Amino acid sequence: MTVPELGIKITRTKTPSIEEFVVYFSSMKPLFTHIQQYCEVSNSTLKSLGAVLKKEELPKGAFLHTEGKVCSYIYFLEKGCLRGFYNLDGKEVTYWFAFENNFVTSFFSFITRKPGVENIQLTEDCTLWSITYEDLQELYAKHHDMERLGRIMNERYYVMLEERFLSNHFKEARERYENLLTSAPHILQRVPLGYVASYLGITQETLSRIRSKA
Amino acid sequence: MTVPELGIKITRTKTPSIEEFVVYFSSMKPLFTHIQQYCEVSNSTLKSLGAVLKKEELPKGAFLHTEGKVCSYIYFLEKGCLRGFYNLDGKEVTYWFAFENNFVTSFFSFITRKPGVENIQLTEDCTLWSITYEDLQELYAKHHDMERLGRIMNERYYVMLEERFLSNHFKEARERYENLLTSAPHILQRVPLGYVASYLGITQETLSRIRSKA
DNA sequence: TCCATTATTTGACATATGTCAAAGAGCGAA
DNA sequence: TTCGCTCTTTGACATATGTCAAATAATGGA
Repeated sequence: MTVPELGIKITRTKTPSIEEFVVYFSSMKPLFTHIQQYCEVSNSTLKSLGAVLKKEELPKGAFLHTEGKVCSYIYFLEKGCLRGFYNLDGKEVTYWFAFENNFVTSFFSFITRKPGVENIQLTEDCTLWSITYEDLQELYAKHHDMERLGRIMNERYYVMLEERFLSNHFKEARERYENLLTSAPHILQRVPLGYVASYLGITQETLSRIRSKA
Repeated sequence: MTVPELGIKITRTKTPSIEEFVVYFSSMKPLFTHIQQYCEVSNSTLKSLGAVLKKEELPKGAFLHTEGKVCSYIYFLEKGCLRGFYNLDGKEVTYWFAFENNFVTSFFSFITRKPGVENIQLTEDCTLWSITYEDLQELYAKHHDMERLGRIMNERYYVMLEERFLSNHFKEARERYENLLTSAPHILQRVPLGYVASYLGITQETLSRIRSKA
């Protein structure tokens, strides 16, 4: 048996492989594949996960979360691009972006179960997979390997945030921009310069001047 | 039976309580008590944890970790105070402190298993509990509730880092200092001002001027 | 195509913070 | 106490970055 859409040939065995499971959850393949890079997750856990995932296709400009609310969803971003920002003195301050294969939520609010100041808005049309806070807690409780995945993803995201913290804290604007150019040039091609400026912690005018004197 | 040191009265039952376990691991009580605030951990897990914990009492000035090495330990700081710093252009840049009841490690190195640029140095005499990376992984693998504890602690520390990131990124030096004064005044009483300045991302001179114009 | 809107650049100037040097304060050891 | 060290403050000046305003460039819809 072959699944044309995926180009996967299926052979029935007692313990179904990850490839076989994607027959049932074929559209979740990008997510499942991504997960398995970090931690081995059993088929039964993937099955439970697949049962509570909800696919969402939203247009550019839509909001995943707005300030003042408790965030009850975490998302896997399969396709597209979005930003987290908050309002400061009437200005929108963008402080992170997410692209393909990123997990996305208003982290503070999702973890602490309190309302925050963050907004999450799509900067491109997106394909997302959502899971509720409650469903995630249930998966954590039922499946040790899901808990492990959560632990490992939290570690990864912590390390990334720490690197960014150090960069912003102790390097000059020009250096931060040049680091971004080499480490994540795709950001500059996909989002307006004004967003990138506040991501780098500087004004749009300063970023413009840095670019012109490059 | 009563343990005078702890003031705990013991009654033998089939399933020993946390109070009974502290008879065997009495000196680990601060750590166990702290842990239970975040997540319920079974006695059998605490027992496994206690079996691999090692108590360390080190003097002010000692190093827990130095740059260029892979960090293989995570510590629970029961008493004392220490700092994380790295060398930048011949200057020491302190970027975090830890006090009583904090978990401490060179996070980047501990997680990624790569050498980093971080140094960890005691700024007071300290009482610590150490556990190796390998022992921790084993505990994670054997005990779902230990994995859960790891997942939850990672979440907490992520949220704290995010708050600090936002504060440093988008607020002025004076405001950051004033926030520190209200949220963590103990820092200023326990570490030299020069350390606090680099923690706030400013020079010692600037911090001194902020204080004089308060 | 042209227009309206948004995104980006440029200019003039203000200000926060850094740098370097030196003076003053605090504090422990002999 | 006095000495020698470290910690903290102060001064003079340099520089990075912000602010506000305006000009220019890019973009998408009618």
